[in-house]
Amino acid sequence: MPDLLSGLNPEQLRAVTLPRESALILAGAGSGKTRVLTTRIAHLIQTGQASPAGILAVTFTNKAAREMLTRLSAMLPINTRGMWVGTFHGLCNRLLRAHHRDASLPQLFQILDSGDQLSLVKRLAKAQNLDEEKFAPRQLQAFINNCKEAGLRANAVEAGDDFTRRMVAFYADYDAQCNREGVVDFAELLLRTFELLSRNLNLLTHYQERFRYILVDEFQDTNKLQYKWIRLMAGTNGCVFAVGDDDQSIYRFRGADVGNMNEFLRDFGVRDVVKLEQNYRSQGSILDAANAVIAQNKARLGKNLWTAEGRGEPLRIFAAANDEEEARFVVDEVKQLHREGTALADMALLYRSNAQSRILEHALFRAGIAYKVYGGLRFFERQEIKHALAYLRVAANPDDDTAFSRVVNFPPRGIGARSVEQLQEAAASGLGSLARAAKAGAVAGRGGTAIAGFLAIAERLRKASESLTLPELVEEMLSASGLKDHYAAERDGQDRVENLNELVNAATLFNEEFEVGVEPAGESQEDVAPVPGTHQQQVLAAFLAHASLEAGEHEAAAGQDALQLMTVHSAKGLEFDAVFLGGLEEGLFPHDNSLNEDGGIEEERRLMYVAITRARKRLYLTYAGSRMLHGQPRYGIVSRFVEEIPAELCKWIVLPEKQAWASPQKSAWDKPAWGGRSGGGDSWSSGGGRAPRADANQYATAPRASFETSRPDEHPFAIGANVRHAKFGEGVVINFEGRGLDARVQVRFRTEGTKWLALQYAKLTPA
DNA sequence: TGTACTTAAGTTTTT
DNA sequence: CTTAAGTACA
Repeated sequence: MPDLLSGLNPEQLRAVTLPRESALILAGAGSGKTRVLTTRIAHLIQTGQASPAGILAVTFTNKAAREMLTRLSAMLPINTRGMWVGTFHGLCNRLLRAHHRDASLPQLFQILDSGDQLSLVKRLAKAQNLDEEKFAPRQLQAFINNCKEAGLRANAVEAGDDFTRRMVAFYADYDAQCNREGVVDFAELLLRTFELLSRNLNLLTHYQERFRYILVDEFQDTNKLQYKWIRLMAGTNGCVFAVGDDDQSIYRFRGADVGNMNEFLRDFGVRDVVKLEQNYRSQGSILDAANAVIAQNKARLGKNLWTAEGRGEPLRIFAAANDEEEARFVVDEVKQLHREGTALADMALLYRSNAQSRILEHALFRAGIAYKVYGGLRFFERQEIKHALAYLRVAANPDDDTAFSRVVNFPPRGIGARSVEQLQEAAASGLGSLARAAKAGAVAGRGGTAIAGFLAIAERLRKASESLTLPELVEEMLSASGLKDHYAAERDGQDRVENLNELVNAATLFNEEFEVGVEPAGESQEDVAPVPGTHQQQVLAAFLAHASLEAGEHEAAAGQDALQLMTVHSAKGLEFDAVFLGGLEEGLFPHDNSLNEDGGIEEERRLMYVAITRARKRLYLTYAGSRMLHGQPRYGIVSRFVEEIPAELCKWIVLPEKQAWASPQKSAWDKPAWGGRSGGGDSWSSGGGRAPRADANQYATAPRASFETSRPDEHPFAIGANVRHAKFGEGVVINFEGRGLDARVQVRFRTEGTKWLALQYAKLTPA
């Protein structure tokens, strides 16, 4: 039997072999967190302290769950199939399916993803004639989710004013509607499970006795409800092994509460806090940079990463004139590294927001570099796929109004807004769902005939769902619904048709795995009461749940060596030899929207910390003087996070053709990069006539001090700088010309319009 | 009702 | 720049 414990450092060993009591593991980035977690599980099983069935392990992403299972089966000769390892949402789904009756849910309940939820909210708001100005659907959606994540039903929410009262009332209506339709949103999965267990003592005791060991990954990302959920599951006798890193808490926007770490220490009487501070991933300079940045945060539990490795290379910093140049630079460096032997898959391009990927993709495509984008438009979120899934959902559950209204007239079959309105009225006045209203003949005339046509399709699919295998059903749906024909006839519909075919493949794959029992959604043996619905219908329900919960972490084409593109958020937990972090501009990273929230900057800084610590050997930080946003150039200054990195860790990169004018006297930024703004043309960004660049390794480098004076952001009133004028108030610099005493800046004031001001006379102060 | 056109608005991050 | 929503017409 392999020795699980060999090779662990003393802290890791201590964590893995802790006695049966609750513990908190503060695991820094790259400190072997996943290894500790999986080894702990393996150790518990190997020493007979726990059986595989007695372990509950919770992660935040499906990827992390899979990773854990893979590593476990490599460590132990056990079948991991029956183990409860998954995301909060996945595990809750499993519990609710198994006990749907106790949870007052139909066995084939559907899961709404964020988009589905939003359209339901919109539909309801419209039906109630809510003023969209005052009650924006997104705001209502956020309100509902926040309430649920705090564990509050509508009747438990305290409303101090009329506005809130109205939202609470809407929340109640929303929940009622979900119940009528038999659908469940993400937050509901958790809340419903929590209520199920807290109301059903038998069930609770059953699971508490079963799961004697609970392990939680990324504990800093748990929200209030998830924490309550863990506490409930653990009971008084449970043993919770929580692993987390407060410095990597980056999901506050969706309710994550780092405070849970302190509550955990208190509530569980934790005596053992183990700090894992030795980093096995990054070389010295990278780690020093990360430490320096995160040290600026005040609210920390305190932890300092160190490495036994050498310093390695300095961080490379590149200031591009614009986003295109930034992309070109990145592509050239990637090429060079690739030539030198780094696999594409060992390199990553990270960015703050998904919108930044487009221009990178464009440059990569032109350069013929294989790349893979994670996140962004996910497979299961594409329009055509959502339509297809909606047909399947109608087949699984005719009362699913969201699905019904999505496809009742798609492809167009002559059912207009008026008819749908009539259906909604009929449904609201007692008939229940849209489908029931339709069957009852709520719409007469032409619309009624068309609706009958749709009902026929729905009924045909429902019948088919009883007997056909999943892929067969999908095929049948694609033709019966007319979706395939519709997109095939569309001008640019080829991609969509291909995606629909891809859906058949996905169904085939899912079906095979389900039959083998890999997919944990269909719980086995003791936990499942005999349920209605044929086997095929259960496969369908599992597939639909899968589509919602796993929005398509599409695996890269197998074996393909491809450059990795993703947001910093989705990079958490991953590591690469070389990392390019782009868009390091104020307003983008840290993002503007974070500035107003309290604690926002610290959260952004943690995000920066996560980004830096993804790199093993080489880290590039780039930013652009101007960037296209909403079709308009937007001028940026370097992110404060770059400034927080000690200069001696950095090497500034200057393109060869720029050396001539990158001197302290004459600024590279005096080039009319934004001159086109007032003139109307944009000759610069087209980049025509630019000489081919030398190889990446021939870049000249400038010591930071001398280069700094030539950066626009060193100018006190550089493009993009926020300024205050005694008379005109606050504004932003959008252009400037001249130098020294002659310098004039153009400022767009918040209230006074745009003005040219001579620096010598105008009383401008940085704001 | 459906299509074609114009206009407005939007993008932080995700289970 | 892209998408959603709004308007005019067949």
